[in-house]
Amino acid sequence: MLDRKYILENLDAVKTNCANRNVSVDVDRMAELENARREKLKQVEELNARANAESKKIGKAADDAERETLKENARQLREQKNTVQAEHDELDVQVREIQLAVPNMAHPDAPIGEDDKSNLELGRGKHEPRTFDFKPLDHLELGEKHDWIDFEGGARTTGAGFYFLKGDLVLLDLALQQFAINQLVDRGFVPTITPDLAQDSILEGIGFMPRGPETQIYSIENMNLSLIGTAEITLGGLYAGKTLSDEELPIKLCGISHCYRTEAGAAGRASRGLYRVHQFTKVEMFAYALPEQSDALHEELKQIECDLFDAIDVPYRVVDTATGDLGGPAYRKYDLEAWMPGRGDAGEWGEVTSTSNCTDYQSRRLNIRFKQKEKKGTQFVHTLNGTAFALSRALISVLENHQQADGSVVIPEALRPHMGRDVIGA
RNA sequence: GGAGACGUGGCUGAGUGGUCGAAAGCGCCAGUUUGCUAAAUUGGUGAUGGGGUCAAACCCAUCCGCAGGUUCGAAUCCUGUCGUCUCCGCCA
Repeated sequence: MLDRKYILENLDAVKTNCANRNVSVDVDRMAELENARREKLKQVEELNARANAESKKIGKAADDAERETLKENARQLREQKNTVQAEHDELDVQVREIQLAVPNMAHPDAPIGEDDKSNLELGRGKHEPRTFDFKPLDHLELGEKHDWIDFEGGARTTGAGFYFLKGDLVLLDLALQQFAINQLVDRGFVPTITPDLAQDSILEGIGFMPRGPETQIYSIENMNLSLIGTAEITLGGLYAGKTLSDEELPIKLCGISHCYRTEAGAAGRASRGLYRVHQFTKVEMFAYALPEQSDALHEELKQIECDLFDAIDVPYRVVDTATGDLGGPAYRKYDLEAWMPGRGDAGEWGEVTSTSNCTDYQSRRLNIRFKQKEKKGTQFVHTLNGTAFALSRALISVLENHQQADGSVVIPEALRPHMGRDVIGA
């Protein structure tokens, strides 16, 4: 969320930003309510100060009569305070409701546009899409051919959109995880295995809506816990409420977790096989940074994503996400879209990673601050996240790009040490 | 799951209804002393919001896990909740 004071002081910029992001929020109404709330707060503090002053005198009262008078005064002042306090609290709730809906400001260089059609291609990977001298299969056909992916079994045990991975594809899945983690550890990330459940307040702080008709999140009945949609949630919640020291920043973490998504409203969207599923595994990067570090760190996360997909010989393009497609928390977002030869009629780009600089939008909600050694006071840290490998989609990209005419799949060299074989499905 | 103990500032740890935002120690910062280092010594040292100031000083409110309650007044009493530890049970 944005700072209330910032919103009031930059009303026009905030309104323009909301328009660019395709978010309709009544910012004027919020400003009005917030000003009213501040007035009430002043009154509350004033009344409380007077009541405190009366209360303090009671201990030193000369006699019982004076004591009783003072008590009565204090009691009345507290009652008045409580009345105004209630009015204040009501306003506060209303302000917060609107405030939560206001998206983060966007990076000045982020392409402005309504939706993903305005996304800007920034570049391509090391590898160009391959020309096949046979009709390439999609990953689902490959999976069925070798009994690697079982959606029927997933539906039987769990429901539509769930699946079993089996056989050599599991080895490939684990190899991708191992490879990514090794790369990230080499680059100073602390490997982490996170809980797959998180408290609703943490989900909200990161920018998800855990409950409600439109939610993407599975929640646990009778508890304030939900299944996480990404390790960004748990890695970002890790330091909720903490004040870090500037010397320990940036903190770079990479987390492995399962990710659960209801995909409510996604019915009908082109999504065959593993592309859009209710559960997948992900290796996620997450960083806490000083404000002056976050832009460079964001570039670094993007570069790591490029390096990872270059290393597994998958063609991709890098996209600078348009304002209307940024979502609430991101200040800027880059996506990698891998070439998926089995997608559509003749192959299509499909999103495989996403990295966002959320500046202080999440940390303000989660109250994660840092303190500079020589200075008084604290500031909110910047948070960033990025996908290393979302295994479901990474598997699609490897299977479809490295398939052979006989249906076997050549394992990219970088993964071979982690798998002990060069080819699967031969 | 059962029984008990405990949650206080960066850390250790006092504090059971009234100048307590909180003793003391450690740490940290500044000064003094000092060939250097170490030691000693003096002072300072929480956060958030608001007011105030050129900037400070200063003033007000809130914060002793969290949320409520009692009271003129709560770190202190009560209820709930979360967490930690110990013992038992169960288990991978």
